[in-house]
Amino acid sequence: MNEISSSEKDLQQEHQQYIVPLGGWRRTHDCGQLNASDNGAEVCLMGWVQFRRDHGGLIFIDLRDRAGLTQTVFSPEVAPSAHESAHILRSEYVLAVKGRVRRRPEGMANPGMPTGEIEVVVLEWKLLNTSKTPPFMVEDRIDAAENLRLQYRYLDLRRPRMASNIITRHKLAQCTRNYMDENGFLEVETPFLTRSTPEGARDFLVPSRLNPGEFYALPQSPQLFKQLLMVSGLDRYFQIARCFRDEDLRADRQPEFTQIDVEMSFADEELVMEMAEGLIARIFKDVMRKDVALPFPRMPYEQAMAEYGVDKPDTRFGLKLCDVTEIVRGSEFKLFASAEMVKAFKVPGGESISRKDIDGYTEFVKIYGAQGLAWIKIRPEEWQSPIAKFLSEQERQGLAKALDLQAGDLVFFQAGAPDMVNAALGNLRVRLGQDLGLVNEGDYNFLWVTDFPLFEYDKDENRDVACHHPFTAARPEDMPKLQSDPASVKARAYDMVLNGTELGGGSIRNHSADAQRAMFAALGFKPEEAEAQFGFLMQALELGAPPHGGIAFGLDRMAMLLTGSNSIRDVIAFPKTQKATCLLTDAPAEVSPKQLRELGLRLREKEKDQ
RNA sequence: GGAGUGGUAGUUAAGACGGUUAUAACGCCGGCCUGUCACGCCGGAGGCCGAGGGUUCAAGUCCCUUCCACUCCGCCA
Repeated sequence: MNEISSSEKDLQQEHQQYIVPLGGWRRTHDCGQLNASDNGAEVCLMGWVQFRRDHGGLIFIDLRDRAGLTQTVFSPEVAPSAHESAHILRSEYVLAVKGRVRRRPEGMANPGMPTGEIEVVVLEWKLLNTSKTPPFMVEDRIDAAENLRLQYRYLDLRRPRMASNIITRHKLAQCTRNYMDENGFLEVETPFLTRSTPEGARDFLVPSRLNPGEFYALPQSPQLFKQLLMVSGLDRYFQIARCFRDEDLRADRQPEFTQIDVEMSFADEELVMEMAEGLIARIFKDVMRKDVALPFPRMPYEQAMAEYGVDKPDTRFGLKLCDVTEIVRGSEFKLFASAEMVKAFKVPGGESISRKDIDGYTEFVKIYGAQGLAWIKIRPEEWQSPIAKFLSEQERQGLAKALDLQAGDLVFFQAGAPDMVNAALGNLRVRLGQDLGLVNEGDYNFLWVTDFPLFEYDKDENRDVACHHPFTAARPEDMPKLQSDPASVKARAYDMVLNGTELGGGSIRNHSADAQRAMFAALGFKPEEAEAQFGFLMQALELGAPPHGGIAFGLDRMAMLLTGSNSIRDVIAFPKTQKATCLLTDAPAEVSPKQLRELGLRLREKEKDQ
């Protein structure tokens, strides 16, 4: 091993003697833009060596930059000295070439390459830097392990796919800025160092050196500040805002993420939604060149939960859920008889789904707390099912009618607590939609989910918590029920959903201090607690707050959708691992005793100190 | 906090039934090659099988512990 690495090191080091300064050279083009119309032009390109094809005589180097690839040719006939020295070139060496664009000879064009009609005949070139052999090849088709990619993220980002993701993300942000600016929104920065608030996700805390024992929190969102900006009379605000939440990660969740954060004064739901739809349509037009039909359809939360089992329905396919609780109440099948809720959905023609697949789906729903998965195959002559023998004729007729059953259908059932039933069937429905190819990949089904409840019950805390956040206004007609019947109170909130993914959500806020106080009371805050935590907000609301509301979009998730990525990490330049570490910089890391002392912090004694 | 998948040359994977010297492809190094474009041909180097412990005459393979990455549940107003 020493031999190879030392000889490789020697080779690369030996080549370093050929490195020269730019010496005033400037690029005339990038590596993705030349075509047949540039034939004959003298150009200067700079980039990285993608492939070297050394024919002994001719040498072909594909030069790469973020824009693409251009084939360069080193020819002993055209430029003998340039050709002679080109033998040292290796993958990922950085070079500058000056040369002449020419059409490739007849039959030599590469139609698979945007620049495939031409090549650049090198007249003169400079080695700008060498490179060790990279730990993985800089190509889209290389499937390197994610930890390697993260450790060498700068190499990963050289891959065309990743570079294109970052470019798309930039376009998304830029297009947002243009649209917001055209519509009178001001981009305002809000603090990263702010105060911890009790509701919501876990905060990242920052110790204060000047105030020992006290902590800032990084913002989970700029919510309070943007409301204060409305009280300021700045009227329309937006920010492409970094947000922080110290919760566990997922494929679509990072501890720091970016929101397109928007707030508008003198606005009601309709105005905010109209503006938001305009933004999304603009983004799809500019970034995807796709027209989006406006306005988006709307669906009340209750309908979403009833028919799809989730609050972000994917409406690209059917398989809607059906509540059959009453039909099977008192059934001989004990699991159904006494269940709080029984729901079902049918898979048309699903009779051909194998027992093995059904077993797989049974395992799948157990993730969501289901004990099992009941099913029935509707055959012309009989109902084939482990539970068929328990079903009375009346129950069968009831089910057949409610689900409109035909021969060849397959029905899945789930019985139990509503949360579990909806989660299990709602997610199974999505899974089947994928497995059965019911999703047309070109479809973009936008949807507003509206009429959310204002509260949801938190079992652990044994109290109501805000469904959206505690500054969301209740529907005016529900205000009297805040104390008496909180479960029935609807929020002036709305979520934008695309193909089963929540793109964003928002609400109209309480702009009257009294309404906000009533909200805090309903959430179980004592007046003095509310005052201590949010006194500054209530005071602001008492000093001429206009009616206002807003919305926030997940920019990372949107970038994911626009680029067809499976993970949010693929649209973030430097993401964290699932344990929230950075493999590139090795953050987080221990700090010196001096730093801790200055912050007035002492770490718990480690037990391994022996 | 919990469930699952994976970790073997630089990379991606095969080997899993315990038994000679651990395979392959790509990459890397050397040689040949004037129309390639994932160039081609010939030759070569490269391994503590994630780490630690155990069982055994013998462990990449079996057992235990642990670390790392990923997916999911909980959590994420």
